[in-house]
Amino acid sequence: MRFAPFRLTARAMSDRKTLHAAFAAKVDAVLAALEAEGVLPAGVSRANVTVEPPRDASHGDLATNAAMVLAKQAATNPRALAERIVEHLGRDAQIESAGIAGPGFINMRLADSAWRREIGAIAGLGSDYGRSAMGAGQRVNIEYVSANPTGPMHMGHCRGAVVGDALAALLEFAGHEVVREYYVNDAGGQVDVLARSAHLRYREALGEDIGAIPEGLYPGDYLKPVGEALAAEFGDAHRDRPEGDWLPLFRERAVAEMMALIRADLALLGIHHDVFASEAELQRAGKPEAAEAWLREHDLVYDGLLEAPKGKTPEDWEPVELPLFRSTRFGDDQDRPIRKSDGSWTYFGADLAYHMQKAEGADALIDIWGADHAGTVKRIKAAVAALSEGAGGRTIPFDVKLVQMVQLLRGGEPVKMSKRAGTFVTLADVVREVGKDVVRFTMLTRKPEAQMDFDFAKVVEASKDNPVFYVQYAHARISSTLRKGAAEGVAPAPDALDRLGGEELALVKQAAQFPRVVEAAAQAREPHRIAFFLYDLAAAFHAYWNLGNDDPAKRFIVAHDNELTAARLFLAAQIGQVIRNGLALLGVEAVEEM
RNA sequence: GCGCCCGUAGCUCAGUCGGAUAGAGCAUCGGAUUCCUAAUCCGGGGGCCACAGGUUCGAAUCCUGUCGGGCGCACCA
Repeated sequence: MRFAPFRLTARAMSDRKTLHAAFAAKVDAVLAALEAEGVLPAGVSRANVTVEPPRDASHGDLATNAAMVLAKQAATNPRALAERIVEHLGRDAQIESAGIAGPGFINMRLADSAWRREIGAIAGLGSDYGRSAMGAGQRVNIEYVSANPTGPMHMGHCRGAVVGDALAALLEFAGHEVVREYYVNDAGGQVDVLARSAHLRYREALGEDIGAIPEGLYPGDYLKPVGEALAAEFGDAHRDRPEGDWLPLFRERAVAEMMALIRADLALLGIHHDVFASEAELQRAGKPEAAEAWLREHDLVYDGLLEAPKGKTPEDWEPVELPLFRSTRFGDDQDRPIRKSDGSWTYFGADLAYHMQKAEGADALIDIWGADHAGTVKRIKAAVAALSEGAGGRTIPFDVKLVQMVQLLRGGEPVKMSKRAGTFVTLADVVREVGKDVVRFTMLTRKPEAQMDFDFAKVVEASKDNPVFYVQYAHARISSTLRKGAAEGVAPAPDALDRLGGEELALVKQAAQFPRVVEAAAQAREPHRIAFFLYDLAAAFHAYWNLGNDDPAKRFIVAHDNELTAARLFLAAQIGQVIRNGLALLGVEAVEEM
């Protein structure tokens, strides 16, 4: 069952009461009362009733569509039903006013005391403010990055890495048990090429003049240290031996070195996986065979002729008989081979087994892939659907998030990259140039399925067009204000929160959205919503701050009024707390000063 | 040819399960600094939500088609 935050479900009611959930509960209680009075028919479905902030803040703090949704079932018109609901809501001391608007919306304005209480709630929960129990008991496996272990990370991998990592943190914060996983493709032809490239560098390290790197081998300098390490360890023992003698060994060593490189690159971004799953190990353990046997048993794999790709048949097309997975049964365009004609596993065959393995230890799976793999989504979804079907009806929710390409620009001009010449832009270069926080935040300021430009000239601009500085600046200002307050001998204190008025409470209203933004973002699996929330919160903070420019009485630190200063500093501290909590989900540092 | 993603202000993008007068930043024009950081704020102008149908109390949002951009389409990974 998918969980919809702030719908009036039993689930939402049982959650810890955030301010919004508490008021959703009040509305539900009113509807229950009306049902008892006979105004609403017994057992009416309230599933479509929402309680949420209206888009236009001038309408109030919360709005519900209850009257519009339920009018038909109550055999009345929306406005008449709304009047009955408003009548009940008006009796609640926490609701200052409730009114009917438009086609039957009910707008509520909450009492100031409710918002003041929320400031205390933030303080009480601290770094747990916004944490949700929504995913309690749910084990989610999220696989991201999974770059081939044939070289350092380049910018093409970056977006998926950041999105995956932020999503993992988000789901964890929303109560899920999260496993961060990296699938190491150390069994295909590419790692053989890597091993040969390493062998060449090994001969070079032994003093041989290897000349230009031949076509088909990896030319990058990053393999030189690998060759040197191999030379240091083995001397010339493997120099003149036939390939078959050294290939497995060199492959293993080179892959290990590449993974060390990749882990170091990921660490630069603050990314750490829990599990590195090796395709080679998976195969040694016989997992693909087991998957194949199971699938054959259920008539989901058969030996058949591989069809030509849809719409275009290559000149040299020859039909071959291969073990095929019936992915068409689950919506794919054609059945897909799990073994090659030499009997070895296709990428898909091994990947299928890998997903089976992941599904054993998780209630839900998420893959983050680059958009260039879009063509293979259907088959892997088909595979997981098949496993679900066979797993005794336990369906395994499975999302493949496609992350679109990032175009690198410098001052509006595309950055030229050539893999063959080895001139791709590495992730490490970019992080070194613009910093981790800029890379991470920028990658999260667009929904992942939209294409994106990354312009070096723009993202390092500390002033304009750059949300990360904007948000960090808000936090830095808060920190500096608290420092200044301390220097003047005033500590933040909640004793006189009743002296905070509408302008301060507007800030609280913004911050109080955080718990529901977390749940909505987690449910939609869209970490970018956190970034946009932080931007809005920072904007509200900066706006409030600038009131003090015109009117010194509106500054956080008010001369000769320690009571008010303490209350405002307390507010500032809690806004800072919410910003920190949000930035933590994005993996961006909340700086104390800039 | 087929599949997937995208199309919202001059530019880059948000837009909650279908909800009220579609929002922000940049750019542009006009303002604010003896002040806790102006790396900020306030205001003006700027929209056939690609186009055409459909679904309904209501559509940027859902459905169908068209156009435009991107990605992919063999036993590669």
